[in-house]
Amino acid sequence: MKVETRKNEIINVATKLFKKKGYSAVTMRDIAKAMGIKAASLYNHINSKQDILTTIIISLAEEFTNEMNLILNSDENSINKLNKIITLHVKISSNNINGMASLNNDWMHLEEKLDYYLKLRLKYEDDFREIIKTGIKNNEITNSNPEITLFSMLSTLRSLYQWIPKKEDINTPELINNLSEILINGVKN
Amino acid sequence: MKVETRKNEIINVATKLFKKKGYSAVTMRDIAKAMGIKAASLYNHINSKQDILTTIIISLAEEFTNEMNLILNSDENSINKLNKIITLHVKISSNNINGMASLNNDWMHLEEKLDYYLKLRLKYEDDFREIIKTGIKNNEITNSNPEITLFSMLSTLRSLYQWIPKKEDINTPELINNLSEILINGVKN
DNA sequence: AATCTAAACTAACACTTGTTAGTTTGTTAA
DNA sequence: TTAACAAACTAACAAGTGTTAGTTTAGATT
Repeated sequence: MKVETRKNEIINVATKLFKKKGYSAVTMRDIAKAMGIKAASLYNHINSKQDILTTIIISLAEEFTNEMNLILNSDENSINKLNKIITLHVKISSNNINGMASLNNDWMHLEEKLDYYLKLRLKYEDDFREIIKTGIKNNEITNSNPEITLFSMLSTLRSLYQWIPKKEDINTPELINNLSEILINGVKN
Repeated sequence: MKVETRKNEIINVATKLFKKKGYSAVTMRDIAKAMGIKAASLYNHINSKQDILTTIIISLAEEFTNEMNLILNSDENSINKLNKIITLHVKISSNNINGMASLNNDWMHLEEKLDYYLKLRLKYEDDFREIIKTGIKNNEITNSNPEITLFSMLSTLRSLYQWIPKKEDINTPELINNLSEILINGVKN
């Protein structure tokens, strides 16, 4: 299913460059040079620069949305749901290190699809918040400000793409365990 | 001491635009328009676009560096040092919401000062890591992977600038307390 | 009245930007 | 052999880029 078409190659190269310098600082000539071709040749395969960004971001956003729905409908307590969310972020981030950078840093450069993206993100945060609130109600989760709990977890999970590539010595299950330990149980002995 | 010179006005306006769209996507004509003047007029006050970015980022990075030195040399246990770091981030982020966006997202567009910035950041992370390791040695801090503990705390603290402006109903001391509670003690009841 | 100065202006520069049009090349299918 | 196609090319475009040079304006200082 994951055929390496020329179009996919271009998107992958672009994604890597977007991570390094950000969408606005990357030119079509940069992408072409990294492919070993001329800028005009890119347009045999892609429609526009904006289209590349949209493809990268929307596919990731929809993946998060779909998985969050599964977690919401799963028959687990709140702590286990949080652990599933941690796993979800580690998995998607590991498999899309470069794309996650665009999702986090360049979503504001979306044009036609900006509203759709914002809708998905808002829904994701609402679902996450509801899990925390339910956990507090059920005495599973500390009764601090749920907004700050949400923010703290989400900040860490959204930054994973920056750290995973630097720590190649740590494997996925270990990362999930450690993250779960720290986010859920805290730092103090 | 904080005189509102024309130069400072320009830097403030630029900082706000940089937060919204990123350094590369903001043009000198954007900044000029927001000031109600022509782009060429900006150059009566500033040397270059690059100079604006450098001013924003380096002053913040040096502020973090200086405060970290005070914390390192303070006579406190490790948990209290972590709390001081949390306070530091909340304070600087609150007072420089827009600048913190550039520090986090546009540091790679620094030119001459890039190496200097990277040196400061590396030192900051090393100092932070040492505090965590000492805390583990003294049995104050959970013996998980210190790299993940560092990453988790730093991710949350570096994202503060995104959340503080949305939560105007929460005051600084309350934010510090809640953050400290969640980061140090975790989420679980 | 003459001078200085801060801060704006117009006009232009050399270069870069995303993108289009039309063409060429080499490989595969009929 | 011929036709079709994927994928590259050259050339060019209109608009936008950061920045410089030189000038004008108006208020403050001598």
